[in-house]
Amino acid sequence: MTTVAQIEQLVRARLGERGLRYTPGRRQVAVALIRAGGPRSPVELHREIRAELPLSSLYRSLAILTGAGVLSPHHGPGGRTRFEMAEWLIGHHHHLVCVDCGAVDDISLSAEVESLIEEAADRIAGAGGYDLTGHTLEVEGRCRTCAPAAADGAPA
Amino acid sequence: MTTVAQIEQLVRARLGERGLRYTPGRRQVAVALIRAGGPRSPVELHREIRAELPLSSLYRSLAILTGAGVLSPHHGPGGRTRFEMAEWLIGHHHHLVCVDCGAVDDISLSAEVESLIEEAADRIAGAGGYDLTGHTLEVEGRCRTCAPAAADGAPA
DNA sequence: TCTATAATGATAACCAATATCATTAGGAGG
DNA sequence: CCTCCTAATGATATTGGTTATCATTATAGA
Repeated sequence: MTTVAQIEQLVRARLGERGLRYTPGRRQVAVALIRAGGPRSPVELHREIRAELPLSSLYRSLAILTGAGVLSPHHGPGGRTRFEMAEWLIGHHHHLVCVDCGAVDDISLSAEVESLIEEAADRIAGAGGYDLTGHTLEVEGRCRTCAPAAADGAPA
Repeated sequence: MTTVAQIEQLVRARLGERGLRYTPGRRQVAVALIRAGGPRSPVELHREIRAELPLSSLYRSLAILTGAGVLSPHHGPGGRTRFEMAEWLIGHHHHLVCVDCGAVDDISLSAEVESLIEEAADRIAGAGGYDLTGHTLEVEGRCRTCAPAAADGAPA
């Protein structure tokens, strides 16, 4: 199992390659996201990080880390973007998403299903003329908090 | 194969159930989306629809139709939301997404892969305490337009 | 230590999306 | 056909997440 410190080392190296520094502010963001079990929004991170990290700096850190390939963005309801560590740092995974509030948890698939999906993604990207970068299965539903507040759906 | 008129009939019925009307403005939106091969943003739709449909009305039509379960939202880069006909109207499918510009095409999987994913989604939602509403495989890559403009990625 | 460059933080600007509100249109009943 | 009630429209103002600006501070390298 990979430790937080090991991942941080990779992040620091990656930033170094690009003439970027692994500063305390960026470190707070990275550590919080390494510890998180799924994508987090800027506001969620701001709450989570006790320190007085200004929102403007937080947003910039997220942009810098994303540009360096350290973070991956995840776009959810309400125009909110959530960020998580890129897969080369924390491993391949998928998402369980609440269609109402946008909460996201990381999930994994069996090797069998995973390899079938991988093949399919390869074929599909090629056919569409896309340069494949990855794939995610988004399992969509309503979380325990949002489920009671909803009523209508689609008929069979 | 389902025709545009048949889908429109279902939309009209659905709206009627809720005391909502299938007006010319809403019809323009619906028809444009039925004809589209994937999710479309409000601005894209506005361009596509020749008529002088004001953006405020367009946005409201999208909200109404989404609330009625006729449309499904898809959240992409840049805080842009794209809409498409709900699956009960145009069938289950997946998405090929450009991670840069957010363009989306509809794609399909083999019945074999599809059923395996369905099982997995069921199991995962249950384990997470989620009320399952669906699932989408997002095949991510860079489209022909965006691919040339990019350089870096993640090392193996 | 000195210097060049990156990073920070406060603030202003941006833009997709939503809310407001007065006006217009449409369906049901008389 | 007329009236009434409610839905829909369209112009406009507002919200809220995000990005840009810019002067100041901190850091790595010479």
